[in-house]
Amino acid sequence: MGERVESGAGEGSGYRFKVPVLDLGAHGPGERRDAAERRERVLWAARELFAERGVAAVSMYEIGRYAGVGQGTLYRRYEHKGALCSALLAESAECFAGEIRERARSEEPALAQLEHLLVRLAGFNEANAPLLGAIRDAAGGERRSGMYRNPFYQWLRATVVALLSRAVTEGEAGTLDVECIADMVLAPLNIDLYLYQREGLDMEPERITRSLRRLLASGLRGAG
Amino acid sequence: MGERVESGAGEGSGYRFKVPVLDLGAHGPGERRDAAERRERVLWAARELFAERGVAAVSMYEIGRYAGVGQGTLYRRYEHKGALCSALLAESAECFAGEIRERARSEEPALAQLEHLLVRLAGFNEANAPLLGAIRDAAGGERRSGMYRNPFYQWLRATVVALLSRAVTEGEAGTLDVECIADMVLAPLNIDLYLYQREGLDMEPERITRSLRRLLASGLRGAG
DNA sequence: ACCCTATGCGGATAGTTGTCCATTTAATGC
DNA sequence: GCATTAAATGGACAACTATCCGCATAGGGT
Repeated sequence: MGERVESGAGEGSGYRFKVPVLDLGAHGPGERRDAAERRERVLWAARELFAERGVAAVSMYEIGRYAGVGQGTLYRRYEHKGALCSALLAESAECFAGEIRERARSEEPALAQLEHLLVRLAGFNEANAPLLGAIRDAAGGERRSGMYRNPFYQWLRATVVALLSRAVTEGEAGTLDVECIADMVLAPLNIDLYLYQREGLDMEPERITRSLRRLLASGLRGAG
Repeated sequence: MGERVESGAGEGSGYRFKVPVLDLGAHGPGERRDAAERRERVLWAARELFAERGVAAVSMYEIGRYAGVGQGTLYRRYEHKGALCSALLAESAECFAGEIRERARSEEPALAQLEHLLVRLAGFNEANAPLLGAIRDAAGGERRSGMYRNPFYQWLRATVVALLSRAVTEGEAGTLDVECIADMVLAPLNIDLYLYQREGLDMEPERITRSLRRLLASGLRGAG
């Protein structure tokens, strides 16, 4: 009883034992049983409190207390609030990645796939804005690059690089510095700008994705 | 003696009395004399400490103490560290804006001017990275949109909108949702991404601006 | 069953941000 | 000069993040 299971969705939250294709600190498989249990408790407490009062209004201290876990324990698992939020996002991210990867197997041209990826990414922003916002907030000062070094962005970036490269070799796109352009293709959907356009400027998601597609399709000069 | 001067560069730091074309909280002209003096002391202390130890390593508390000013006073002037940094940046920003405005008077085509603006903006990032970083860091949580609502970004955005509009009416560009696209044109040069590309990926500024120009000129499809 | 140790625990604590408010002070009108 | 008052002051304080470290314990080895 109580054996550590390496795969297969157990009871609980259901995402702990997924294959770590894209690992955001969801769990470590070599974890002591009590530690794993506490990790669950922390994630559960966070979900609970976030749902009740919104991500921004909940402090790490509260999460710890609500989970019945000391500060030390809390911070050992999740270096900061952003890391905890990344863990909570892992399931959605995994799912998003899965969908994109699925599509990658089709014969569809690379640029069409890229377009699709971006539209889906806007949807991901839309669906996970509060968590994404908190992750961004935690990535300041010493952790400036945290936002870009995290596994999700890295995967996103790598995927875009791959699609762009394919587009170039298949003659769909002109020559491009794909490494550099990949970031620029993703930049307009960074969560800060996205939220500003959505909430500050009252733009619809469709408007945002339409403009981005237009821009990427033919730049500023091209025909509208 | 001690009259409040409204224009003309006085002795001191030299930027206090510039016309507030673009006002970032550099000063208020109807300010009590002692208050103005303390404001100077705070800015001086900040410059001093930032120069000595780097922006990120200096706390508001320290700045207050170094300036010989209480917390209340400090925070009355500058709501948070980001606001203080904006004030320190005011001179450079004013100068940047002046240069761009100057150029705007020429006959040069709108898109060429936009291109120039972006190259100069990369230079601005380069020259003011630490302050810009701190400003960004302060714009989280409640203040999420602070980065975009601040006068500098608003001016930048308005300028790009104007240039794009002109490009469209003069037939240089196809039809565009200029309001939406303006943000997207600026997004690739946001300070977080810029620093990640510069420091994390070791890209040269020229590489960044070249890619951005290429992207804006003809999107992904166009010939390299 | 017992021991040993790597691992985990949690509360105390230091450092920081931002607010509050009783007190002080500059400027204005007389 | 002097009174009045709106503005400004500074330090106490509450909330939060993140680290540290002495103590507890799970789980493998014997």
